[in-house]
Amino acid sequence: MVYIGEDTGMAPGPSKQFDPTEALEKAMEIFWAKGYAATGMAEIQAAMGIGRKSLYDTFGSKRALFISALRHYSEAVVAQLRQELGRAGSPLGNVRRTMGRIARSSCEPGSRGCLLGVAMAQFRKDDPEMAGILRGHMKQIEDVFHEAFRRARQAGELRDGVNLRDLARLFMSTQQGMALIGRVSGRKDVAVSIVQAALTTLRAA
Amino acid sequence: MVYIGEDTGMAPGPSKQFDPTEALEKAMEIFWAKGYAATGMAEIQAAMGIGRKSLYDTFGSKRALFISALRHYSEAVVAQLRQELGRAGSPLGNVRRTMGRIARSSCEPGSRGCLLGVAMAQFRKDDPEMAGILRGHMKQIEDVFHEAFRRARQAGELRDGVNLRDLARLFMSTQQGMALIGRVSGRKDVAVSIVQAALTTLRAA
DNA sequence: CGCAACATAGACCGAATGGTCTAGATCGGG
DNA sequence: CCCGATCTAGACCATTCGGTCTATGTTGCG
Repeated sequence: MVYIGEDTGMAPGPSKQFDPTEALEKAMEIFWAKGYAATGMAEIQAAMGIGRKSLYDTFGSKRALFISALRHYSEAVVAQLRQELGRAGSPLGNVRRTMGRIARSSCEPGSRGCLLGVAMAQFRKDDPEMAGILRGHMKQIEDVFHEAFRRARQAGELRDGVNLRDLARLFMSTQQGMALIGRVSGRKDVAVSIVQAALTTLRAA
Repeated sequence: MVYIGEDTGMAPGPSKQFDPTEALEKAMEIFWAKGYAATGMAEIQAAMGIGRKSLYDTFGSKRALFISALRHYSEAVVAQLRQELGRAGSPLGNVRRTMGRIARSSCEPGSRGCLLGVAMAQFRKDDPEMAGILRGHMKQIEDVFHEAFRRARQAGELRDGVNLRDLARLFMSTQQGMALIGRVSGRKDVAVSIVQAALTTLRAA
């Protein structure tokens, strides 16, 4: 067993003998592929390679672990999106490139879609805590798109009449739809079609 | 073993003492709300109000029951979509009205989204049978939209340059995305935004 | 009637669930 | 060097899972 002493900056107590972040990512990947209810803690424990007690001491419960995985996932996705959409050059060019990347990855053979979408399909408003968490994550994605469109307008790439909030929400929804479809379909032409059509909302500068 | 929905071609025979279609719809509603793995057969049995043996004799297994529910759902959705989009008058008007209806229903308090989307989030390509079934259902929805856009072009409501297949796929994806988001968000403005932006792809201009 | 097919309630099964707990090895710091 | 904390391995718990089966009641028809 390899002990990775990751310095989290805080570490008031003795450092753990395994890396909680690595363990969380293992859990995230399984939830991502199979969903919440279909995933067993035994399977997660095996993938983490740690003891049962350590698992529960560190993450609390299955539900708490899932919520942690969700946040970890969301942070990574939002960070990547922000980075891609924030590059120098044409803001709309960034949007086009990012949507192309999402379309491409959505229909890869082992594609698992988007964990947020997977989660939305297993919880509902009648679970207010989970619904709130998911709404928050979706809003972040929407906001990153919105920021990109704001820059696009400033750069003169979008007409004044275009509603930037509407656009951001369409692209957020489209990303979710594509990711979902990609879980069961590897057809690249479908994903390309969707992006192609969505991008026509950006023409007529 | 004869599952409901199979036409054996034989005489009706002794009628069952419960309505298999009603029972199937009960199961469908629970799967729809909670997903596949999170739903227990005991719960389904209770909702159906029939005996355990009748349940298994009629539907075979949990998985077979889910597939039957999926087909039943898809047939209903496709039929409604075809009816709405096939009305007399402006084809694009029909599309706009239908998308508005979907947006409205997607953010109702008890909204469960779309069962096909819920299913896509719990199965993947590594389950080829289920993936194939879901791809087939999605294709039907896409085709109904495509047919509507074909009529719209014939009516001169769409330019010749517009790719009708791309449009159909975007609308199919948008419907999935909205339904998914509506499970956890009741915000009408978000749904309206998404539809509003998607509809701008139809500007004749 | 009497038979066959259908229905029901519910006992029962092995396996798996999420979660707890003990035992013992291993570690770092005072 | 020993204490306390943390680790792993795995026994253990009550519950639930999907699915089968028995026993019994009901129904329609020849």
